[in-house]
Amino acid sequence: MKKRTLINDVASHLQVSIATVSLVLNGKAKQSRISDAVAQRVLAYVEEVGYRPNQLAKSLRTGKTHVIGLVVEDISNPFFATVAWLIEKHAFERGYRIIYCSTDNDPTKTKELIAMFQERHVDGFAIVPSEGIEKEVGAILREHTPTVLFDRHLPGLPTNYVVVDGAQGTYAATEHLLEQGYRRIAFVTTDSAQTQMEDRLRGYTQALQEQNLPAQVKRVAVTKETEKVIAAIHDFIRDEAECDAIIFATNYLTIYGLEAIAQLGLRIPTDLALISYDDHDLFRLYTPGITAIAQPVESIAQNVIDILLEELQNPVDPTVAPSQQVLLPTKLIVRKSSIRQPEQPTM
Amino acid sequence: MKKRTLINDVASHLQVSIATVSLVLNGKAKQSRISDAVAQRVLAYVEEVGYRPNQLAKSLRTGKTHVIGLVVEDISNPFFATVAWLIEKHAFERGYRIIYCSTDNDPTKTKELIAMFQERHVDGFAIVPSEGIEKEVGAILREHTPTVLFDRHLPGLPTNYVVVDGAQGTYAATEHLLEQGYRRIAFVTTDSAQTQMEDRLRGYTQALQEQNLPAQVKRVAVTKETEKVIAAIHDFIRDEAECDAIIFATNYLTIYGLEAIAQLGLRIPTDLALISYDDHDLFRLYTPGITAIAQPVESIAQNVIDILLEELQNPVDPTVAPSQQVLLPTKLIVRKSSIRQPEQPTM
DNA sequence: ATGAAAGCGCTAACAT
DNA sequence: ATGTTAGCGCTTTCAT
Repeated sequence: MKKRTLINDVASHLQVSIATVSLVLNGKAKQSRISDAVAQRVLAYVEEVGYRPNQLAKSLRTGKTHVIGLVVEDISNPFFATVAWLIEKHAFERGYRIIYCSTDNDPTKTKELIAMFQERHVDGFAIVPSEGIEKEVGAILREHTPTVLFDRHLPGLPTNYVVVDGAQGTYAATEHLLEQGYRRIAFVTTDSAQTQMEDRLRGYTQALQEQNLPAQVKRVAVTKETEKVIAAIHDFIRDEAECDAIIFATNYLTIYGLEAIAQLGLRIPTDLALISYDDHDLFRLYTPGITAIAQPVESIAQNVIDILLEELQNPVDPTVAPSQQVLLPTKLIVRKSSIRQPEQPTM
Repeated sequence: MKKRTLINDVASHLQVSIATVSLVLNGKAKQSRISDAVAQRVLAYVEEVGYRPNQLAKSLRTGKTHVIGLVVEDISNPFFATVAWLIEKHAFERGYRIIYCSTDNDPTKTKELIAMFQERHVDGFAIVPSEGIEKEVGAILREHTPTVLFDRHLPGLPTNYVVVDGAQGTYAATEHLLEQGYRRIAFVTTDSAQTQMEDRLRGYTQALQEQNLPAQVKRVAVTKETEKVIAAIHDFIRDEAECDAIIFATNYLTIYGLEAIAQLGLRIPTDLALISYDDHDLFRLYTPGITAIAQPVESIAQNVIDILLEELQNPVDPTVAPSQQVLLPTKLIVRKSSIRQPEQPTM
């Protein structure tokens, strides 16, 4: 009933050896000088009965699974969802499968996931590293498993990585606000020291410094409790911030910020201008539209998979080969939330 | 360098046979009457060197992978993302891993994914079935692979499934609108004949019928081209609909609808009241808040995994065992979009 | 109580 | 040109 066809069945039916079947199936017929006639018969019969080699056995034998482990921060965040989907698409076209998991930025969970992927014998890794996992990533590298970090990287480690020039992004956004006449620009970010967050902060402070304007930075602790994050932003805007514009360092901070601003009854951009680092469907849809620093998702995915597959297909001595590091530009998408309105009477 | 510890290394170091090590590791020490002393030494040494059995070899030998294939429509839709995450969490706690993929409602892709999961020898399936895959699902069942469908089901097949009572949901939503005084209520749904969509439509028509009010149903073709869907809804509202309220049959239809309504410059709920089947973060955040028929995601996930693990752990003769079918209630979350406003002068 | 050995299904070096 | 066969690392029966 559950009898799957085995390579043995194919071979014995065709009166050839299993080696012949295996070689034909793996495209090594020519180099093993198997006659075209036999090769054709094998292919035809395999097609006919729908024989599929057992991947488990194949992997055990070859040591290759053709699976890439994709470790992202949060697969339900549209940014990661999109990049993951694109990576999956490109990988699929080139014969690789993806298995993915979310770390929720939790180092312990990240370590478990990496261990789990190693147990599953993934051929390579694409990782959005949470903080404090240098040791685990280092261990992967030492095993020579091809690996690419993206979105952020681990400064101490000589790894491949693909990141976005966040500093340039926030610099441009700050300049845009300055051009619009905003002078008191605040920056709301997370309490994490991840490289990409520091980059984003740096672009902002630099742009202000060049104009001798003061920076106002709020670091919000990101927890699972949405309400607390919203409250923190709410209180910052109400009590601390003396500002006419805010740049949020991630799309979800912006979303929380929108909620806080709605609670405070402030109008965008009349009372407060807004720019989000990282775009989101919602920002297009929101009234007014929210200006965003968009990341090149397609390009990120393409670079990650290219580097990974190159290493997978041409294993080089990693003690010699330099790692590849890619820095991609952002694009400012200007919507109404950052455009200064003509003076309106306060009602 | 890449030398992983093998069961052989453990056995020879301890001067026992690999069988002993294997038995101890699989908790069969007692029943094989292995002395506690030996068992302890094995455990201690395994811990010390961090030996992890090769899952590939183990799976090849046992025929079990402890992996469940999760096939959803679109993992970036918050509904599916949440359910997938919950299923993953519960499965993990019980020793199972999840691999997931999105079908985009494409039957061809769905078939490929199912085939791929079978190649990976998943122990069980949780599937959100797209239309026209009765044959494939039938084949899975015939192989006795434990399977649960959810969100919708395939009417012809005697499978386990976990679905939501959409008819009750839209019925309650329609009643709510009627109570608010809306009389011309339209229903925007997709062009698909999937069971859950038909259920949702049924609740709406029934509620109207009971009041002898006419139904206005618009079936929109869902394509990847967002703009077209928005345009279709836009044109419906502008040209066809003679309505003062709309129920959208999915959360993404609502989002497209919001965009169309914004383009038309209509005010919610003054010009048009709105209810969405399936909730979304955005609906909480939007001004005004969008009333939604919320699905019990936690309960869906719990039921799916419970049924699946039960079958996985107590294999029963499927020709005898009846399949399990679960129907869960929805909950109407009333926000401003469906609350009638006091009469306002048209400016 | 413990060990030897037969596979799980496949690949690929080596024979013929 | 094609067949034989030794593993990949593990589980489990059977013999001791």
